[in-house]
Amino acid sequence: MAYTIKDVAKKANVSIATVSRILNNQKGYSEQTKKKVLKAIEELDYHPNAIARGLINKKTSTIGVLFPALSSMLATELLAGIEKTAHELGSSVIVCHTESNGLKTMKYLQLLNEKRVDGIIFTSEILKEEYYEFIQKMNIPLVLLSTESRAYPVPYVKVDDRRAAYAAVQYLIKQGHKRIGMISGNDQDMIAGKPRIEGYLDAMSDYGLPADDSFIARMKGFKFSDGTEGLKLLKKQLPDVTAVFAASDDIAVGAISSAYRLGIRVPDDLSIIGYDNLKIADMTIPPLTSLAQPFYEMGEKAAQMIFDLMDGDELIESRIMPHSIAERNSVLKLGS
Amino acid sequence: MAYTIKDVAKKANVSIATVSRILNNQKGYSEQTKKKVLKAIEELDYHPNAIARGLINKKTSTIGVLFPALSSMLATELLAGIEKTAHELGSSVIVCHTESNGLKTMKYLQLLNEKRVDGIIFTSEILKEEYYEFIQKMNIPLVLLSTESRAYPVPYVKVDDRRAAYAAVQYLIKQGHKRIGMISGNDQDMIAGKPRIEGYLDAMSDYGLPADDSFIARMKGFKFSDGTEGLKLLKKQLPDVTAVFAASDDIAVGAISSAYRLGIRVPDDLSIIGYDNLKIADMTIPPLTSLAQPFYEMGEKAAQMIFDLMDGDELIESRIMPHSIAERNSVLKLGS
DNA sequence: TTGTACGCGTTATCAG
DNA sequence: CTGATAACGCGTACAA
Repeated sequence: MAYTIKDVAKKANVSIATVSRILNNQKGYSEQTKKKVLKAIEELDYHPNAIARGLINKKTSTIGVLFPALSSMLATELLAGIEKTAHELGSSVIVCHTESNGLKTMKYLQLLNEKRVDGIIFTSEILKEEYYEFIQKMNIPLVLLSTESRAYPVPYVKVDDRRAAYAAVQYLIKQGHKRIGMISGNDQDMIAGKPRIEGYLDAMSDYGLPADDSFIARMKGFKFSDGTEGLKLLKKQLPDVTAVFAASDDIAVGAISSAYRLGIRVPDDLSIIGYDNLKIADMTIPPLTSLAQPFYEMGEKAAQMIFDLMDGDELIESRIMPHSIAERNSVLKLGS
Repeated sequence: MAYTIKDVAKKANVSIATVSRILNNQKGYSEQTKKKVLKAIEELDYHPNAIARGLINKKTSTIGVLFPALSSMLATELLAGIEKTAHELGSSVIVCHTESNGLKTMKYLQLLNEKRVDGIIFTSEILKEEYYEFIQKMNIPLVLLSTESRAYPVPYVKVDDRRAAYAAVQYLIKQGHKRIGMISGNDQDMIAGKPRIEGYLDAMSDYGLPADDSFIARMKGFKFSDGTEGLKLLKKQLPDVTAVFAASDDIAVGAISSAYRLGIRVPDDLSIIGYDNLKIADMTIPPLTSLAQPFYEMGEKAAQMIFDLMDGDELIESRIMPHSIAERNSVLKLGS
């Protein structure tokens, strides 16, 4: 059995109160006794019990993070950022894999509640009413990451997808492209789907370029297979397309792969720009130009916000993170 | 403030003991009172405090997992498997990102100790003496995942790298290749480095094929850049190579990329087989044939073992997980 | 400067 | 079947 504060007290011939004081470096003891106690702690190899501490302090130094999918590069970059900041600030993070499943999500929320986590980061998904209500009752800080809520006043950290998409398309336009198509993810997705389509449309419209329904291949998801299918579809709908904006890197990579099979050279025959700038963007042939989301930093920021909220900073503002273009070689500059 | 068992007891006009019994569905109460209590619980929306429970039960239903790198597909597949099983068995998982840093690792171990986690899964790295000793003192189950220890009797879950490498090379041989090179990771790495080289050498030797130093490009790591550099090096050392065994998928992808730039066609001019079978293997051009490690299942198994150990199963045996070949299109079958 | 004693929310051991 | 009550390990008024 592990030693307790009592054992230390006994060994050092002091009361547990004194030991506690020294442990939490408060004041109220002589250097003398401090040394005595420290020595006892050392000798016993005593380590305070965070559980007992949590019970009395009503603070567990643990936060919960919910992911719809764990094994995606995106999630892990976020997680890495969260974990780093949390650890720096003395907290641990419990990961929860919801699979976008309502029941599972509620189960996790129950769990996190019983474990009395200090805060929750909810990522990459719509915050349903049920979730929100429950977390409200838990009465702990909540931050949305890589998602946002129109329905509830919850601070979030994300890029402005509409503007980011606009920027990506604008980049294509500035390279001289005019017939620009898009392979979009699920257009019912109000977070990552619709805004990116709107951004695309905004840009095309602003620059006086045509873009009707035949310019967009609306897929069901944001995966590699959506990219392979998407490109075929788009090519059928818009044979003279010279550049495509893919709503995710996975889609973009799928498109590149599909293009290769179709004998379409990238970027010579067709330019492609991705979205997310995952590690994979560096590994494709050609390396993929992509709209970069700063996932790691977003994770850091979200964790930071949780702690600010815990510290009572009443009104934390949401944070729109800056996007940028990671320029590589999948987009051809067209001569005028 | 959240309600406590006391509030429930009061509301239901029973003692906290009775409430506790019902909560933990033990016996010793009438259906009558059970209903009363359940109603009170419902009305108050009471949720037991896992911290208080942990204090008295000496069980936190939490395990800690240490990763040297979080944002790698490999780690996240492992994590996903661990998380799934842990959750099924009623536990949460705390992730720790050590960055292969001794000090950070010890700090995390301290933390996990203070948090009184029920067990620890240590992944993808050498278990140093310092770590082992500390965890020994913690006196909780420890399982090694995707690594093993020669120095200490700790159960592990991993594939047999030497045999797996052998299998990969054998596959190449069976496709008719004879001039087979290898791009290896760090040969000082006793877990993922050396055994794979040995497996390669074993296979070449068993089939009477030549394989001296010029057949191996020994790189520093297992990354994409090691693959790009590795291929160039190998091509210089062994100009007539027809197939290469890459010690990781990242290396393999780098090699493919490098080959492309060098005007070497894969698989027509050069066959490449990877190692790990990450998601990325599906996305390359051509899709990468790779030696598959069942990461997700390995994570599941490791978690399972932790719980078996917690349940007192004294001697848990290590588990060598089966590898396989994920056949895609990066290896050419040579005519006899 | 130091020690006593109570409480944090549970579970478990006794009596009744 | 039920209810006090003592732990669990620690922090902290309060007293000394």
